Amino acid sequence: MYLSKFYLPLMKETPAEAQIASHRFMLRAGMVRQESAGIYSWLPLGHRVLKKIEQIVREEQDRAGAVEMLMPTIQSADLWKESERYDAYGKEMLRITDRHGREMLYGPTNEEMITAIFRSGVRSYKELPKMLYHIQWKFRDEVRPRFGVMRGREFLMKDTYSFDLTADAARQSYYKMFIAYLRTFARMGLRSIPMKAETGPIGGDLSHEFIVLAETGESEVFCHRDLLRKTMPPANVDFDGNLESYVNEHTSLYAATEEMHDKEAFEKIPEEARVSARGIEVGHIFFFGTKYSKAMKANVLGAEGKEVPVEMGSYGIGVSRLTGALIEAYHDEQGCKWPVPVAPFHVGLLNLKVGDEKIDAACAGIYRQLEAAGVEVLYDDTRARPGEKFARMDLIGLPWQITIGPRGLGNGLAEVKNRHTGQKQELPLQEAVGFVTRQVKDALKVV
RNA sequence: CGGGGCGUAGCGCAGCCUGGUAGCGCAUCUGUUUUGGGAACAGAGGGUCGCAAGUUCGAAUCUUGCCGCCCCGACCA
Repeated sequence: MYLSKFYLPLMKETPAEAQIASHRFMLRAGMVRQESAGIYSWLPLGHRVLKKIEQIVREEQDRAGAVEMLMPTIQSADLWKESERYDAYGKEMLRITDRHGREMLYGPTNEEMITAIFRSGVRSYKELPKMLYHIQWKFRDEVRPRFGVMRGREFLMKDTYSFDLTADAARQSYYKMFIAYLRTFARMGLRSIPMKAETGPIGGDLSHEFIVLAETGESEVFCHRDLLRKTMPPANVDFDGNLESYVNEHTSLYAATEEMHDKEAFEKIPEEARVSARGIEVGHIFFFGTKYSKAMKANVLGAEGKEVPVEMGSYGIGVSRLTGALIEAYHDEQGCKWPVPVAPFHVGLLNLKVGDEKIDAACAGIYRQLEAAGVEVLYDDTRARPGEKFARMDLIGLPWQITIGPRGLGNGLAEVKNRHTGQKQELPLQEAVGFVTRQVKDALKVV
């Protein structure tokens, strides 16, 4: 992509309302634009990140055996009356009346709808288990939206719903998602820690929040240091095999959010291993049994010929929130520092003297080669001054920068900068292309 | 939903107390000189001062109502 053709409205100054790094940089780097409280337009740069995150989430859901579908944003109130949540939900639900006076709502979640979909299509236990997911915009009319996309009113969520015959079988579905989540966040460069969460009316141990540590996190969290060093389940996990060991690996040490914190248990950890920090919740998985299937009569015929309500679980990932969480985890004073798998572009190519025949030609050549190799390049072909080009590349935070200017090109050299480490090196043009291509490909490898 | 604050050019702000021609920095446009870390000089454009009503000869400024946004708290993915 040529920067001259892209739409990238940058801000030199920080808008007054942006309090935390991710909010500040998303506005300054032209990723989003606020339309009203907690509602954002996703400008091209932000949109690219959102799509990258979404795609990683999708791939790991598919790997775990979940099946993608799409439910509408607008729902009929009737469904919610069936589950008796219509009155219970309160003002967070945005209620709408259509031209015929029918009560509608902008979905804050989809348990009711998926339950209705499931019950209309499944009659027998032989069709179980099933896992369905969708990635869709939701709306919760938060009293106080804040922190940019980290806590908006409109937000993009991935929601998976599992259907099993027994609570035991549901445990396997839960484990599948548990592992998919560890992998999903790890692929984005995030170290997520599953923490025990409140289980609601069902009880049991099947409820975890996936937390990413960050100074600006919303909640206080406590965990054992070693959880930060656990290895991830590999891509070839047999999701239909025994998953317990993977789950145990990540749940045997102490980890809890403020609400579930057990001071005594925490203090049994050796002092130097205690981590007390702030965290961002990026995922939440839980088993809720027959809560909706009973209320909405989502039954299947069991082996004995008797109707039983299905056992359900739901598993969410805050896709739009992750964009913010990633910046909270990866930034410095100058701007964002995207991990390659979620970067809006892999490489920024800086032409320091547009109009100079040799430099233009060198840049065009590098651009073509990188693109041909499947590396995504944002080519700064504008006539801006070098200082400005450096500053804005740092702000938008592409992981690699290749700079071509009169100084280096005279000796046939390009400057390659790693945005994460700040390290710069001068390489002959061809080597620079090869080096960066290898680095990018390496970082994109799924293990 | 309780408490506090703010709406003046695209962004950041001053002016309001004490009513009288709407300002500054950045950004934008033109020209010249610059050219490896957000350039310099000269010039130019851009504002129903959130909306409405009121007080007044006269309102960005005073009064009332409304709307929007932000911060702290409670709540939440």
